[in-house]
Amino acid sequence: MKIDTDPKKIDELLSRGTEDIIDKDHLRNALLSGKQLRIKFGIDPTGPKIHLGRATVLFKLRDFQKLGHKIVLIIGNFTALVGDASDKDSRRPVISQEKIEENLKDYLSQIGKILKLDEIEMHYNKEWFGEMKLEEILKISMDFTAQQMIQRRNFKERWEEGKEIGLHELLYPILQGYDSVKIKSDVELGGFDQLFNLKAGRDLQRMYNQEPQDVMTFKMIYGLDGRKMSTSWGNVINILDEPNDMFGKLMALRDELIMDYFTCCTRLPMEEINGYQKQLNSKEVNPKEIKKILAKAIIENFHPKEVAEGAEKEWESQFEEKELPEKIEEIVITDTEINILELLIKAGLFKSKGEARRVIEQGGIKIINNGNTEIKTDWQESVKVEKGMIIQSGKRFFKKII
RNA sequence: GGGCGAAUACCAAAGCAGCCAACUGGGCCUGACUGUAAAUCAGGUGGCUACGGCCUACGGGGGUGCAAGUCCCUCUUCGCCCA
Repeated sequence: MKIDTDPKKIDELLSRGTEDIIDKDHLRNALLSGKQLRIKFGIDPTGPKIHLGRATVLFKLRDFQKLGHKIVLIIGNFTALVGDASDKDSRRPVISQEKIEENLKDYLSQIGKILKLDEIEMHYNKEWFGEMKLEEILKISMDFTAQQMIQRRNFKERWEEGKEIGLHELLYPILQGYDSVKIKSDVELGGFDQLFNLKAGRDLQRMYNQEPQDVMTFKMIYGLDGRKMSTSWGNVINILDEPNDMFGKLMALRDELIMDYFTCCTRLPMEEINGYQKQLNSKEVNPKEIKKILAKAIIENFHPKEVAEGAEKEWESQFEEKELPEKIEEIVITDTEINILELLIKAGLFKSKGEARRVIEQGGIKIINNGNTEIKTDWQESVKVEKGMIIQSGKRFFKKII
């Protein structure tokens, strides 16, 4: 494959959404040289769902791939036994091999949305760690000191708080670094919290008389509400989310984050993005319009253009023109007349009558029938059930009776 | 191995015998205002109910007492300290 050495593209590759690059000049020259570089990316097959925050690295990998470089994926089926502490403040449970396989399959189907899988080289690091001799392990550990490891923020905090740190956990950065030696990587990418591990790779490569890899880390993007993106917070956009859902979530994004998302999660030209920034600053444009462009651009990472446009139309009709959503979940109710609380429960909108009752009292329940909308306020009332009737709870939940 | 302390709803965290379905904050839900943004404001946040109440809940089990998150015993888990 031919290597693209267009300096403009290379400079963008180096600057867009990146946090730290070591050693930047070296990497730039390497990219310009026309040599195919080996780009290492390690995954720890633990969490199956990839969200946009994790995807920023993948977009960058795609950039490398587009220039013709080789992505080398390391599946940490051995290191998973250790558990990286970079993003944790406590020990991680050990996962079974079967679970790892399962997660991996899931993982690949997701990154396949962004990367060309057939051009990727893959390794399991058990290939080399599985048969490594203790002697070798000692040898690679020698260049590191306990102090160095303890210096790491997460270890340090745990140390100071008196929380336990497994001895094996200290080995993690070294193991990750050794992967770089085995696959002779030229560049390794990782999250902003990975810097230490990535640098360990450089040290080890030197030890094995290899040229140290360059290292690239990324800006963290925040979740929809401005907090750290985390599945347990529910503020994530998963790359497998339905386009309509994704569009809606992106429209609810905090304004301050628009630019970060443009930069890190789309590949619209930077000139275009800077134009949006100006428009936002000038206050002449409703930020909503800019967000629509953003939402479409992000969806196009994963779906054809028409799908993204469809999602936009759907959103506009539902939320700007207050039309009903195109797809409403349908339910069957056999009663002809039924107490409203029972109806709401049968429709699956609420788990308990008390909850349903509260929302009714607060004016959150609407019944739409033949174009007439009625807000229900009396929870003792009975309703005549008619086909085609739509029940709306709050702003977002709809059910249609058939 | 020895000593000490903690465990409360989705999370954090009050309560230390009756006024406790349990303060407060976050989250979440509803409404107002909006750009389904943020911020703000108001309300809500165990279940059932004939709307009078009833039932289930404060790590598990047992006890004292008219009455127990609240006291006692025991078990489990977690944390701290000493060896």
